Amino acid sequence: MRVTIKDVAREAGVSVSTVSYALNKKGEPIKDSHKRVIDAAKRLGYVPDATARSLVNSRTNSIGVVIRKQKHKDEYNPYEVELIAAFSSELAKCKNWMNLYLDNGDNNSLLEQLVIDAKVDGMIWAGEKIPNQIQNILKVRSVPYVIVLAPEANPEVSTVQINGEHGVVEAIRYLVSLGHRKILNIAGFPNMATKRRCTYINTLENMGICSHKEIFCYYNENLAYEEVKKLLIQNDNRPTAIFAENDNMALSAMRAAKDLGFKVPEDISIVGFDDIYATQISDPPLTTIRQDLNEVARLACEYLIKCRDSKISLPLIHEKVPTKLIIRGSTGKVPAF
Amino acid sequence: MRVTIKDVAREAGVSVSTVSYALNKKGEPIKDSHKRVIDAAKRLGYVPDATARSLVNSRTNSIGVVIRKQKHKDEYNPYEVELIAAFSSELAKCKNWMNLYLDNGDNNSLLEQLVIDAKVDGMIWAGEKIPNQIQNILKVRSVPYVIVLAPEANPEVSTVQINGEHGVVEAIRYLVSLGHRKILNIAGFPNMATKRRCTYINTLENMGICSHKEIFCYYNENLAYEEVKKLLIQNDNRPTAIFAENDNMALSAMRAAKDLGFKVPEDISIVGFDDIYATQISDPPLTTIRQDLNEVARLACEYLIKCRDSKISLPLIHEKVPTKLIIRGSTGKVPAF
DNA sequence: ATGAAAGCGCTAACAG
DNA sequence: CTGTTAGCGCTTTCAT
Repeated sequence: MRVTIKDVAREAGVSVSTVSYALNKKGEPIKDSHKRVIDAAKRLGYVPDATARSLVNSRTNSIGVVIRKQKHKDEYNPYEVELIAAFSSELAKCKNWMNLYLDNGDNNSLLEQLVIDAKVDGMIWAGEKIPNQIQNILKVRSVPYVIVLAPEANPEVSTVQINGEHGVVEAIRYLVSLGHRKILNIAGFPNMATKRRCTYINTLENMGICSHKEIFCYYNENLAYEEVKKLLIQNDNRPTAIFAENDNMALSAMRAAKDLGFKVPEDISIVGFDDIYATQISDPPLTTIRQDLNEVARLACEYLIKCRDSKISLPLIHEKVPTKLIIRGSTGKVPAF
Repeated sequence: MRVTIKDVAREAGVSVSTVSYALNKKGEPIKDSHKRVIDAAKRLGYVPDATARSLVNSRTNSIGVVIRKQKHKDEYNPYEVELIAAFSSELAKCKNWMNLYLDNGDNNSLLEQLVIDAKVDGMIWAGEKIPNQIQNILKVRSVPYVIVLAPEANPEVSTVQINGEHGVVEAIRYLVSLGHRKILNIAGFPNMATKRRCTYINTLENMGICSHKEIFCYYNENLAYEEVKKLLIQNDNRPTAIFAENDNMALSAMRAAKDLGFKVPEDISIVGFDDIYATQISDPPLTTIRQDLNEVARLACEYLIKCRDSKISLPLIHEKVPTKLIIRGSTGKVPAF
């Protein structure tokens, strides 16, 4: 039989309210009776029932997190752990549990059941579009929620997004600050990454640099290796820096450069994008740009906690988290001619 | 104000118990009153309160999962997501939430608070040793728990483990079945991996094969590349197959072989261990061996759910999950001489 | 089948 | 400071 607050009260010879009072006040147990309560609780091995507490307080100290990833797309996402870890640690900081569900979008009725059954004070939705039905449930229950890392914006709900273009600007600014003027961009797709590409071109032009060059490598490492090699073999107008749209292509570029006898960063600087683990152990470690997922998690959690703690309903938030430059060994001053 | 079962009762002109009855019976709403209840519930946007339900049913439909990873050790673990995903999907199958906490072992009192505050029907502990204090809380609350992937065995609590040696045996058996007799083992450390090494040697000897050879590459890719290259250059007694203790070394071996003009798998077969993502996109894709984390999750969850559903307390379990051979393109029949 | 009522374990008025 | 008591929202006897 489980030990309840009643048992403790009987054991300590006081009423239940005294027990509740004594156990919840963290002040010194000055009162003799309080000491008795604490003793009794320890003796009986009393552990309060979190569910009963939640019912009366109408707060659960947990936040729901559902991460929806499209099936087969982005099968291998090095960020998922990072994102999950960020939420977990952010929530634990204020003693909250994370109720996590990894959703692949193929069973909305299961998802709905789960959301109905969720004992949470707030909800975070990461990734693909959140179904309206789910939003309705959240609304009638007045569970505050925020959408995170969504592919498209939505002004009617709270969001925390990554400012994608910011990273491109950051990389270029950094390279230019090192004196580089001939910067090669290894892009992904010619059609898809329009925004990034525009940012790349605009940034360079805004800085008065026109000798930019782009190649498209479709996020394919081998292709990047070959293309960069081809490009570096030509002796005229060789770039002094390379900025790739992901780390894998950047690492291929580095390998290509090294295989041709170039030294990194003495002869050529290289910047990646993503900050995958391999960048830390490459030789030299790759300078790269990353999404600050910890910041994303922090903002989302902070908002939800605030919503819970304030009685009034808070205004929506629309945060844009800038990317972060991680300077390592693959970048240096432009070589003197 | 939130809509409760009372509101629905009033709206439908019945008592609360009728509402509860009508809403929980999934049978046909033959009775007119039931139909009225369902209508009223929909009209009012009624969503039952999961906490209140939990309190009276004393079941929460959620399972706690805490994954403890030692700080700085194994900083990059490609399995973490996989493990988390396995738990999430396994639990969702039976409509349970996962309450997840990623613990780095540096704040046991926070952990304790969380466990006290956990509204769960069972608990899974993955990784490093579970503190006694935590076990005590679980016990007095009679929350069933199982330890998963622990470094050491523990006969007094339920466990689900990976059978490590099994993978070694599996790899060798497979290579031998393809006709290979000269199998090189790329081991990690000479001292640490005693168990695996013994298994390797014993397995070969048990099969009557004595021409085994081992090199130690300390899980270092570059070293593996150089060592394998050195070894393959010698023309006499060259191995026809290589078995590496992790995928990274296996991939290095493959690169070394290819760089020397060998064809994989025509001239030489290669098997890895771990099934990291890179094995799928290498050329050829790497045959490898992996832990079956889905099975681990399945067994642990199944047990806990069973514990909850059966009133009597179940006997402990001690499962050993065999590894799984993933046959891809890097292995083939031994070349004819 | 339905309603009245008890109670899950806890907190927080309220009165003393 | 302490005890009494009324709920939190729901399920579930137990009569009717």
